[in-house]
Amino acid sequence: MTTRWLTPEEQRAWRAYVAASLLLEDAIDRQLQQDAGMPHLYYSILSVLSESPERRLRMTDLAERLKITRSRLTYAVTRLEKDGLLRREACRYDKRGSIAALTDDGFAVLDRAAPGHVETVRSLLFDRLSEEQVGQLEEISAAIAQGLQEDGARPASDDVPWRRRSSPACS
Amino acid sequence: MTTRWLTPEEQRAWRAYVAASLLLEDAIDRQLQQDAGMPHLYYSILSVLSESPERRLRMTDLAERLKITRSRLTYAVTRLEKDGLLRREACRYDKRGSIAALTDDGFAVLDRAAPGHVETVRSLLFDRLSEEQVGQLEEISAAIAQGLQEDGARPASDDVPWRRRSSPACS
DNA sequence: TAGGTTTGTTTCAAACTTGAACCAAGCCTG
DNA sequence: CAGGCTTGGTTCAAGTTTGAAACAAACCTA
Repeated sequence: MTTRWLTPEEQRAWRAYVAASLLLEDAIDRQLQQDAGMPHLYYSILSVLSESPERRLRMTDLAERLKITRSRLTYAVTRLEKDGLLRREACRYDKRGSIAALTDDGFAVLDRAAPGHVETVRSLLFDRLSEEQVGQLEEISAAIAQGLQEDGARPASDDVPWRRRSSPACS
Repeated sequence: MTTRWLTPEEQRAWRAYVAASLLLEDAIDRQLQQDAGMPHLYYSILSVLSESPERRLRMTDLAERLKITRSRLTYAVTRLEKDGLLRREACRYDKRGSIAALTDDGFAVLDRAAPGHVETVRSLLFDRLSEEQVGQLEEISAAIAQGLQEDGARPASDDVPWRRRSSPACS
C-alpha cells in the first residue's frame, strides 16, 4: 500500500504538538530543577507516592502509573533514596518485591515545591487555554494514551479479571 | 498570594497529557530506532534539513526550529556526521558559523524511513482523532508554544525589524 | 582602533535514559 | 516436587542530555 502522507492540517498539528511538548517539558524541568533540585519525572515519583496509601508503592506499580520503564525507575529511585527523599522497603508478601516509601523529608520537599510547580503549570498551560480547550486536551490525550496502552497481553474482557499483582502497598 | 491549585478538570487534563506525551514520544522513538537507527530528534534534524534551501542550515537556525539547545544539537550533529548522514561546512559570511548540510546518504536514509514514520504517527495519533480534534490539537499546541517563546529579548514591534542572523543557508 | 560586549559554537563533566542481560522468587504442569 | 516459564527488580555499557565554561569571531563605542 502506498503511504498515506500527512495532510497539511495534520502536518501543522504534528509540528505544533512536537514543538509545544518539547518546550513545555523543558520549561517545567528547568523550573523544578531550580526550585526542587530534580527533574519533572523525579518530582512526579514523589508526588505519586504522596497520594498512595501509606505513601508507598511497589516499583512496578509506580513505573506503570508513570509510564516509564522499570529500569528508568530503578535509577531514579536510587537517586531519590540517596537524597533521603524515599526509602526502599522489602515486600513481605513477595520476596522479589521492592517498595518505595516516601520519607518525611521527601514529603517536605514536595510540600515546598508544589506551589511553584502548580503555578508554572498554570501559567504555561492552563492560563493559555479556555475551559473548553482544557476538556479537549484531556480527551485528545486520553485517546492517544489509550491507543498506546492496549497491552496486547491483557485478557479479553470476558476472561479472568485482571489479577492485581500486588496489594496497593503490599504491607 | 495563596496558590491557585489545579481544579479536578485541570488535574485530569494535566495527567492525561503528561502520560500521553510520554507514551507517544517513547513509541515514536522506538519505531525510529528500530527502522532508522536513530531517535526521533535525530530524524527531525535530517527532516528539517531536507526541506531547507540547498538542504543546509546554520546550527543556530536548526536549533531554533527544533526548539532544542545548541549544545544538544552539537552532540546530535556530531553523531550524524560520524554516520555520514550530514556534513559540517564552514560559513563564508561569518567565520564563527557552522552549517549542517544533508548528504545524499542522509537523504536516502530519510527517504527510506519516512513512510514507516508517517505510518506510525498516523496510527498512533491521527487515526485516533477526529478532524475536529486535529484542529484543536494544533490550536492548543500553538497557544502553549507561543507562551514559551516570547523571547523577552525580541525588540518591540515598532523597533528595528529583527535582524536575520544568517542567510538561509549562508552560502 | 582598542577594549568590551554580544553572538555562534563547541567542550566537558555530571546526570539521565535505553535496552539487553541477569538474578531471584513465584507459579505452573506433569 | 522438578523442571520450566513468568514476573519483579537490578545491573551494566552505551548513548544522550544538561548547563556551565571556554573560545573565537563579530560588533559596538568611545
